[in-house]
Amino acid sequence: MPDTHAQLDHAQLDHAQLDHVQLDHAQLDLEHFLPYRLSILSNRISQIIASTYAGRFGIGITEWRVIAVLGRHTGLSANGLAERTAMDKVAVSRALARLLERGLVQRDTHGDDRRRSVLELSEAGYRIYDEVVPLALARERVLLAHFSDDDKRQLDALLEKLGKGLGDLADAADAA
Amino acid sequence: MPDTHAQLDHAQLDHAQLDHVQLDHAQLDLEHFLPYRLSILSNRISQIIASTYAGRFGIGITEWRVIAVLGRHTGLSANGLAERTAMDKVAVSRALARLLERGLVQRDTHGDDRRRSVLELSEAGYRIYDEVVPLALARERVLLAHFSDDDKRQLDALLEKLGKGLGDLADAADAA
DNA sequence: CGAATATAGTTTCAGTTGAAACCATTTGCA
DNA sequence: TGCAAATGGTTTCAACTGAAACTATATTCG
Repeated sequence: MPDTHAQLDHAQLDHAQLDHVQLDHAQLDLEHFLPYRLSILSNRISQIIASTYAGRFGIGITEWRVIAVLGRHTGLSANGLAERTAMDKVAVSRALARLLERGLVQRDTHGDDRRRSVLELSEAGYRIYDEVVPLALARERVLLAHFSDDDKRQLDALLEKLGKGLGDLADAADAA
Repeated sequence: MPDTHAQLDHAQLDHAQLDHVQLDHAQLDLEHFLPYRLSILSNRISQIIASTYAGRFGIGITEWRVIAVLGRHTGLSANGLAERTAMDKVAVSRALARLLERGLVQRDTHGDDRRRSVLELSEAGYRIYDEVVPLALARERVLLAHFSDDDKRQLDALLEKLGKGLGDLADAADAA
């Protein structure tokens, strides 16, 4: 099987001032290393999307995630939020503190279990949600503007597959 | 054209306890929102890859990136590193400080321009590089274990295309 | 030439983050 | 019942981060 690494993206060697290869050492080109590529791409995208609501609405990525999830799944607990936002509970707790202070989220205590909170967007929270969602979707549409339906299906499938690989990876890492 | 958003990944609705849809509000499912999916995926992968060298070698992601690039392109300046690692110059400066202190990197001053540094891995630096690179590549291989050559080509092409879309996105964001 | 501007890189400061400790409540079970 | 362990959530502390200020050198151009 050909080297997986070498397969990915030889395209952007264009600008490389030909560095002499160090034959006596291991070899890895960061620009062709999938985890690195993904990281750069994803961070840049998040960055730009975040700028959509950061300035105008004064909310950061974590707050936005909480709002987005609460707009869709109302009545969740902080823990439920943590699961659905892929944030840890500390981050959720802090995002909630900010949102509560600004009156964008309403918190009640669960009747049967008084440790648990029951969270809901306030009127003001929904107003932001209803404004940000179309903007976010519009940005996603721009990002995918040149994607055919087939491209989108492929992308979906490949990301799904990467998710699977991630599971294997986690196992491999645990083992080591 | 069908909604781009709805197209991506309906697969993981499996576990959803059917929340009642809020018909009077905007709608976005974070789990199907590409920027979010990418971010989660990428962060988890980075996390795991980082654990490969964090514990064993006591280096973080930023240091690793610097080592990786210096192992390949020797004699770069700090600025050159910043470009090739997609880190800002502050982050590079700090990573270098740690690496210099640990004797993993050697720094000289450029003859013609004494502001500029000329950076190189030390012997010890190369030893780490030579140990980490195969590990990192092995992890990448696990991640892509179930990918056919065709899958890999597709992934490469799609990431490339996303990069293009990112350009559009940046323009759109600037305009707004 | 020499003052203004630009560039390479570091430091400072304030805000953010995650891990671990912590408090309150609930659950499991002897 | 009542005590140990588990769970939901917050706080603390130390490390990390980015923006802006800063130092030192180099370049531009009147």
